[in-house]
Amino acid sequence: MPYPAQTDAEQIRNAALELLTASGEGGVTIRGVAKQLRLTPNALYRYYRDHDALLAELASMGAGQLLQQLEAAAKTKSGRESIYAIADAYLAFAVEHGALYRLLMRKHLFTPEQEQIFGALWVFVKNEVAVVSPPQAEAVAVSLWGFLHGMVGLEQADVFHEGKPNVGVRPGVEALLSGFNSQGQLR
Amino acid sequence: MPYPAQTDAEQIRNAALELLTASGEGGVTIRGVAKQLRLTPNALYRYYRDHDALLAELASMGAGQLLQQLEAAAKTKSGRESIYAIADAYLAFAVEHGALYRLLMRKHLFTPEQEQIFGALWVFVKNEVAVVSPPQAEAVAVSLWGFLHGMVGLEQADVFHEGKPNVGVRPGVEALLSGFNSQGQLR
DNA sequence: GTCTATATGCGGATAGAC
DNA sequence: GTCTATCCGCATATAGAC
Repeated sequence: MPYPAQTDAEQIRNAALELLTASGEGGVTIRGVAKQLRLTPNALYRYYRDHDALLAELASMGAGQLLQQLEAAAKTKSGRESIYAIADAYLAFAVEHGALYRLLMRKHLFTPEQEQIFGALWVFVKNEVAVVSPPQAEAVAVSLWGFLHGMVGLEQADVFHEGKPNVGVRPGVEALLSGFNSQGQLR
Repeated sequence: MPYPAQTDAEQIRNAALELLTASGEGGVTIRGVAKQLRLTPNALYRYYRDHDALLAELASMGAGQLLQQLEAAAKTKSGRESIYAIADAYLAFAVEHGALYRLLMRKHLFTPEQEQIFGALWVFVKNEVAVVSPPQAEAVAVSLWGFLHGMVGLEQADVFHEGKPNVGVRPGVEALLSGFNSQGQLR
C-alpha cells in the first residue's frame, strides 16, 4: 500500500472531541479536525460519511458516557439516596462537558441504531425511580429528567450569574419525590 | 432626500421574526431579511449595528412577550391555581414560539439594558411563588423555572416521540409545590 | 488512504456613488 | 437612506492523481 493509514475513526473522534470541548459545537469542522491531525480535510471522509455523521458519533458516545456515570453513581447508594446521587452525577456531567451534553441531547442527529442509547437512558432512570416511587414511576421519572435538564439549561445560560440564588438541585429533587409520593398516598 | 426611507426598525424586526419562525435561528440572516423586504443587505445596517444586534432585538422582544403572557395568565387565577396557569402559559409560549424561546433564553446576547427584562421575569415568578410558598420562595421559584425550562427542552428535543409518556407539566408542578411546602412545615 | 485542486455555496461587513 | 460592487472568510464536499 503506497498510503498506509495515518489515522482511524477513534483518533478523529478524539480530535473532534477536543475541539468540541475547546470551542463548542461550532468549533467542530472537518477542516479543523483535519488540521489538528495534520491531515487534509479529505482524509476524514474515509471514516465518516459527512459532517453530521461525525457530530452524531460524538453525541452517541457522550450519551453512553452519561449513562455509564449515572449507573456508577446509582451503585454507591440505595433508596432515595440513589436518586440524589444520580441527580448529582447528571448535573456534574453536564457542567463538566457542557458542549457535549448539549450535543447528546439533540436526538435528531442520531441514527436509529445510535438512538437506542436514549432508550437505555430512559429505562435506567425509570427503573431507578420505580424503586422509590412505584405507583407512578413514569410520571416521576419524566419530571425528574425535565427538572435536571432544565437546571442544566439555566446554569449554562448563565441565568443565575448575579443577584439570583443558586440553591443547587438537591432541594428540587427532594421536593419532587416527596410531592409525588404524598400525592400517591392521597389517592 | 433622494432616498426616502423604505423601511424601519420595526419592519426589519418583523421580517426577521418571520424567518425565525419559519427556519429557526439559522434562517435569520442579514441577506435573508433584506431579500424579504426587497432591499439590499446593506440597507439594514442603518437600523441595526450588526447581525447580533438584530438577534438580540428579537430575543428581548420575545422575553417581553413571554412576561406579558405570564402576567396575563396569573391574573385569571389566585393561589396555587395561579402558579398552574403560569406554568401552562410558559409551556404554551415555548411550544408556539420554539425558536424564539430558545433565542430569548440566550442571555448572553442581551445588552445590559435588554438584560433587565430577565430580571423582571425573575422577580415576577418569585413574587407569584411567594404567595403560595413564602418561606423559601426563591428556592421554589428556581426549581419551578428549571423544571419548566427542562420540560420545554425535552419536548423540543423530541425525547418523548414514541413509547415514552408525555404526562404534561401539571403533575410535576403540583409535586414541586407540595414537596417544598411539606419540607417547610417539617422544619 | 491520502493527496492536490477545485467547485460551490453561505454568510458578514465595508467603501463609495447617488 | 439605499444602492452597486466588492472583499473576505468560513465551510462542505467531490474529482482524480499517486
